[in-house]
Amino acid sequence: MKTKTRYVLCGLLAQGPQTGYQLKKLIDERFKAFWNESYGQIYPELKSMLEDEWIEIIDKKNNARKNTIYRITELGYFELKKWMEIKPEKESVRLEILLKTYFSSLTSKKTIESYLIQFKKEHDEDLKQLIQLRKSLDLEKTEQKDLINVINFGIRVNEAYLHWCDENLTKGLI
Amino acid sequence: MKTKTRYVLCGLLAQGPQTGYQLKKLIDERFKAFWNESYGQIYPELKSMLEDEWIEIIDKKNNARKNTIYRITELGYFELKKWMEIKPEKESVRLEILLKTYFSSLTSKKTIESYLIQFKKEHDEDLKQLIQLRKSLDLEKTEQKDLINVINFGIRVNEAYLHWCDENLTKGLI
DNA sequence: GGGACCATGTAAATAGTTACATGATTAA
DNA sequence: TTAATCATGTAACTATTTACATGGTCCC
Repeated sequence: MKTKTRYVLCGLLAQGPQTGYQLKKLIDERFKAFWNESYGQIYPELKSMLEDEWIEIIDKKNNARKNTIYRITELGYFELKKWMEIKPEKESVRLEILLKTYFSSLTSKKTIESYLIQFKKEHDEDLKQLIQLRKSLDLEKTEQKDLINVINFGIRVNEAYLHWCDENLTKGLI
Repeated sequence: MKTKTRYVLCGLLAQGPQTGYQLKKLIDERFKAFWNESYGQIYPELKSMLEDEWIEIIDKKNNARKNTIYRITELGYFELKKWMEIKPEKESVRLEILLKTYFSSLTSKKTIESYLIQFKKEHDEDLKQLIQLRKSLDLEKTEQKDLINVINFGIRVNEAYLHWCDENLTKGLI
């Protein structure tokens, strides 16, 4: 088995050709609540996938931009499906804000409060974007069922974050 | 700034001396919903913290076990407090199950269902443990306020996971 | 005697972040 | 013209996992 990054990219390319930049955007928009990738992973991984012939380049000459559009190959598709049969590994999660909340006695109330407000702001934004994204989809189309599904996950998780923040900020005020 | 792992260990040691093994257990019990560390990080990090004199060893001779109990030093405490003033970095989250849910059309319904059932089982267990832990605490004691706080976070997040699973498993049945 | 858990550690491989570097296009 | 966004990539560093290795203790 290769890196998770490879399968994410592969899976997205299985839905249609994309540039590295577009792949990053898709991951941020759709998967933000449960996955993240940086360019420092994406570009080298695409290069390596190309070498292994999991993907190939479609050169769009009509486009003046320096963009490399990738398409999944038969092999890539085969490997992706193989990966789908392996049961998911234990998730990894790291929320530093929670650590600092736990150790809050080592600083001032005001400091922790400012962290919480920031955290809340970010996830408020994430939640809004997910709701917006869901709204833009045609709920009837079965092809979008899986996307709606993971959006719903993101909505639930962000809501949980926000409720926890509210509980905390209200209760914690001096 | 050093690794996050270092500050987690440091923060826990600020609450009292512990062995590496105990630290791992504390992280698993209390922080499971938002943090994880492996022995492969913990032991080398403790060694490095010792070299930097952020912690020191208390040799418990009365205990026949081969255990090394660490205590935080003044320097460690100072560095920990310094870290508390730095605003938390963006969280990182990776839930492979969500990826596979999104790419579910590449496998059978039964396969995805089995992954979801497994995921649900694990988080059902996590939720139960957190509720149990909260029950065992004295809600009146203000020292435990921060612990209750992060437990509440874990409960909310796990509940969100479970609700999403239920929604999915009910809806998704053939 | 055996299973569960306590307890520690390393080496090798892999994964992932961050900073740096570059430059085009689009729209106000 | 300038800011935002599109677009790609590398090098150095740092972090992390996994497998391996070992042995003690507690309790039934």
